[in-house]
This record gives sequence, C-alpha cells and structure tokens, in this order.
Amino acid sequence: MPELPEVESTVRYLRKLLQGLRVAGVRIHWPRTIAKPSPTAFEQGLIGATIETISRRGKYVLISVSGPAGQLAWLIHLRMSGYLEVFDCAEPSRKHDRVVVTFAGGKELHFHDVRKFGRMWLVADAASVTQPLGAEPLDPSLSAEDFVKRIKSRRGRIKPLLLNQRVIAGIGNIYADESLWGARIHPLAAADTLPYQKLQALYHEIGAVLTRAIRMHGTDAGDRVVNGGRYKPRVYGREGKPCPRCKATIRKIVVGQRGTHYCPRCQPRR
DNA sequence: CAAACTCCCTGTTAGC
DNA sequence: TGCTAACAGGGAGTTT
Repeated sequence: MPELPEVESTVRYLRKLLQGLRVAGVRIHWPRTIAKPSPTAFEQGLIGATIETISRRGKYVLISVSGPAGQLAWLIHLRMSGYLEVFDCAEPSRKHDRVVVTFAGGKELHFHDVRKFGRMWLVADAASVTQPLGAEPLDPSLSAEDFVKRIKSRRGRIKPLLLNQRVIAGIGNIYADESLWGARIHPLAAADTLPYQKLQALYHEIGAVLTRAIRMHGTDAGDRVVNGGRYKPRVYGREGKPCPRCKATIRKIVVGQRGTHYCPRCQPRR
C-alpha cells in the first residue's frame, strides 16, 4: 500500500518524465476516480495544460499545471492499490487503468488502481484538499519537541495516532508498525503517558524508517509500486516469524480495525 | 475527543 | 476442481 516512501518514489519518478509536457488528452475509465470537479470539467481543465512542478504532501502527489485557465493543482491519492506508470508512446488502456492522460509528443501517464479507491482532484488551490493534513514527518522544521507536543496533546493509543493524517501526514499501516518496533513501543500504549524519551525515540525512528524506505523505493508488500520497492519490513506482515532483534515470535493483533504487528518482548505493554 | 463501525472495491486465500 | 465467504486496508462519514 502506498505510504509516504512509495509516494515519494512515485513523485521522483514522475518528475523525471513528465515535467514540461503538455496534456493532449484524458481518458477516464472509472469516473468515480475524479473526486473534484466533475469528470468532464476535470478533462477540460487538464487538456492543454503544461506540467510544472511535481511534489508530495502526506500521501498526495501534487502536480502544478498551467493552462489557459491559469494555474491549477492536480492532486492524486493512490490509496490502497493505485500506481502511476509513464509510457513513452501510445499504449492501450489495461484492465485496471482508471485514468489515462496523454501528452503532446506521445507520452502517457496511466493510473492503474485495482481496488478503485484512488482519487484525483483538479482544483485552484492544493491547500483546499490538503488543508486538514498534519505535520510532514521528514520536514526539518518538525523538531522532536514539536512532535512530542503533538502526540502528547492527544488522548488515545499511539498507533491510531500515527495513522491519523491530521496529526502526522504520510504514515500508513506498514511504517506505523515498523516505527513502533524501532522505538520499542507497544502499539496500544496510551500516547499521553509515554515517557518523553520514548516519544523522542519514536520521532527519530519515524525519520530513519521513512528515509531508509525511500532509499529502497518503498516496500515490496504485494501491491505493486513503480520501480519495485526493496524495503524489507521488520515486523509488518511477519506474524509468527522471529523478531530480527530478539528472536521472540512476532504477534499480530487488531488495533483500530487495522492489522498490527509487534514483538511482545521488545515492545512490552505499559 | 476517542473509538467503533460502515462503506467503498476486488484479488487472494481459506474452507468446504 | 469449483464454489463461497472472509479478509486486506486508507480515508470519509456516522454512531456510540
């Protein structure tokens, strides 16, 4: 599932291939992919526009385009199973392609999304979509103190907090489990009672895990990611296998309706 | 405010 | 072999 590292990899990939191209056409195979505006308005707004900058906010791909109607923000969220692939020349739409954008010169961007949860927006201001997002975990301006403050100001268990995009943006189920394992924190720990040092460790662990995963182009956890990730999870998806640190058997529980993996020895409760 | 639940989706897998 | 049901999960929305 695409989380921050996978989205970041995708952004770097798109940046190399799409910058400066002019949109020639749009094929929408699954209209619900277009969250805003209507599919027709999306198509009309994009055609003739030029790709300027490509960046990331949380798990959103942000593409700024300039068209006859001025500056617009094209946002893409891959959700569960989406991925973006660029082709050098015309390519027929495949089975799970939901949106295909063609460019002058022949290149094409295919949005492939088996589960149909992925969404796109074309809006005047990206912030209208990304407004609710919390801090960027890799932004240098987010200090350990800020992070701890954000977490401590909330009640509730630590794992659902990490998954809450309004608190910290970009962390999904895999990297939440990986970070908590790294910081030796039990996923059910009450966030506001965790010692300062533990949360500081978590802050550093999140940065380290995400950075390492970006370097590996994300996780190879079944669902496909462009460029094929090589990040190997330590606990995620490793139920019943030995903890890489202490060899205890990794356990899987449900926290906030999400499968949660942890080491009962490294991450004791309380 | 927290947490549980429902919905959106389909490929994969377990069970029979 | 072939069927059905459970499951996975990001995020929005609703209910407890």
